[in-house]
Amino acid sequence: MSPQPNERPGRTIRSVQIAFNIVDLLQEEAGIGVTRIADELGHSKSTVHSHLRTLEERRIIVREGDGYRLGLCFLDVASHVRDQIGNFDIVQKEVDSLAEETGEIVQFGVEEYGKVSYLHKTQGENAVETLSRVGTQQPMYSTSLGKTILAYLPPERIEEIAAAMEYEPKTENTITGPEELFEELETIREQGYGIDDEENINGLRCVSAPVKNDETVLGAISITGPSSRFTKDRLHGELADRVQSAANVIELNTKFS
Amino acid sequence: MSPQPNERPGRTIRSVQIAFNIVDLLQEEAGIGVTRIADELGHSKSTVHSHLRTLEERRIIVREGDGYRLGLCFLDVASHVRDQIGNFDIVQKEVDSLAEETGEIVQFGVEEYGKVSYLHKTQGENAVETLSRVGTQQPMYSTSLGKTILAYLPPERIEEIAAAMEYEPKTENTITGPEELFEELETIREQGYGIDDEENINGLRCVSAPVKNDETVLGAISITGPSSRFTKDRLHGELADRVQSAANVIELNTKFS
DNA sequence: ATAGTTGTTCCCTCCTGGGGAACGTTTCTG
DNA sequence: CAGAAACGTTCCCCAGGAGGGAACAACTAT
Repeated sequence: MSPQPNERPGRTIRSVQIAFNIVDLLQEEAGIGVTRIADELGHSKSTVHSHLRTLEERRIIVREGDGYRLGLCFLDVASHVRDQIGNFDIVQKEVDSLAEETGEIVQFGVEEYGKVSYLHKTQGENAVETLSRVGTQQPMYSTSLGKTILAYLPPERIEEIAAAMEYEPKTENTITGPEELFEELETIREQGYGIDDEENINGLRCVSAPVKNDETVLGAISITGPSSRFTKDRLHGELADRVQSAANVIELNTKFS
Repeated sequence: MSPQPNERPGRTIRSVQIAFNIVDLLQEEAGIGVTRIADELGHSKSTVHSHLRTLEERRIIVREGDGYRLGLCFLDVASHVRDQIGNFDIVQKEVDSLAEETGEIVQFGVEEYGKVSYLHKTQGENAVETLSRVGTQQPMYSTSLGKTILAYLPPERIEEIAAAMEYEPKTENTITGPEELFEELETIREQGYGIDDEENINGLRCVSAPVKNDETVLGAISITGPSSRFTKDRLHGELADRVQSAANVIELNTKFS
């Protein structure tokens, strides 16, 4: 828990914190029971017990064997969340078809709390395996998705996010400071797409295009692949075109919803 | 809130309940604020306020415009949940390929709290549109997925679920009572697959096959389509074969995990 | 300008939720 | 097989935390 600068004070409710600590714990490690949870969180067994009862009654968790796991209701919540962001069906369709056409990894991401979250991901036929998966968060400065979204956010929001940013060099190409970042954002705005030249993971390059609704960015769509197949020419040419037109299709379809 | 017979007493924590009521509400209707939530749940604004603070600090909800929506962390939770159930990648791959082969709707479901929850769904090329979506719950007696899973659960669990069942006729073919249900389960066990002959939705038929791990059912996979294309012959022949072999593939791949 | 709306903050009070310990039950283990 | 260890469950107590009311501040709209 690093001290977040952007957290407002105000009162916070302890039992709710505990409840979500339990959920978090069960997310990481399913099948554990009262004692284990109590130890892990530093609470008494009785406390944990009544929390588990509450969560179980709500069907947020499920007893399985001896231990608990998170309930399937989260799948439902997740699909609602996706729909709240935008028209997820369209996004999914477009991402899938771009993945099929190109055979590579195609992702759609949005900004939240100064990070990029992947809403959808599809691995094409020849796609390299990567660890990122739906729901994961990545920094904005080291990914093409992140930089591209950032480039089109309102200036004050860019400032806000940039101010809270901690630059951690992931590779030797990673952007390491604000000046470099702002320059990059300018470039992205000029060319209409962003690239990641092995800035997040060695050997991988990406191109992304923003998906806007009127003047606000909803998110961005990207193609990722190995540098061997993703030459700079191809990145800036064919591939940039493809993500941009995919982004366009999504934009057109979300306009009327 | 109908009185659930299977809920054990034990102490339950009020503030946690409230917190999840808020989450539920935001799931149904995003973008509402303090006052609205307070009205809806019958709490004071100050109470709701501190809850929102807590949830926001945890990044479970996000302020957007004036109002809140659920955070993207739920996507992450959902993907963890899916992985906890079984090897989701395999399931997804198999469902997708079966959907592509047949062009119809293919789904994978598991049992939880006496209902079927859909873990994954893919619409093939010619698939009819249905409303069911991932995370949704359906009764077990009126769906082929439900009946098939039920058939292979341990006898005591079958009893338990059957005892709590309330038969609501969805169409004129819906199973309406335990005798009929148990007969059907026996048939399913004999033939190794289950069908739904317009029992849940008029005009739709399904076939499902169980996915087992040793002797325990993990879930079931099903194909759904319009009765016009899904003749009884095809259901019991070609289509039954296809779901069964898909189920087999999943079984073989999950054996070693 | 003003009335109505929203979100926020302050307090007070009661009751709720957390902790300790004791109790049943199951699982090791020697 | 008996004793011990570990687990989940229950009971009770009491402090402090959570919910509510009301006042305040910031907007919006008329």
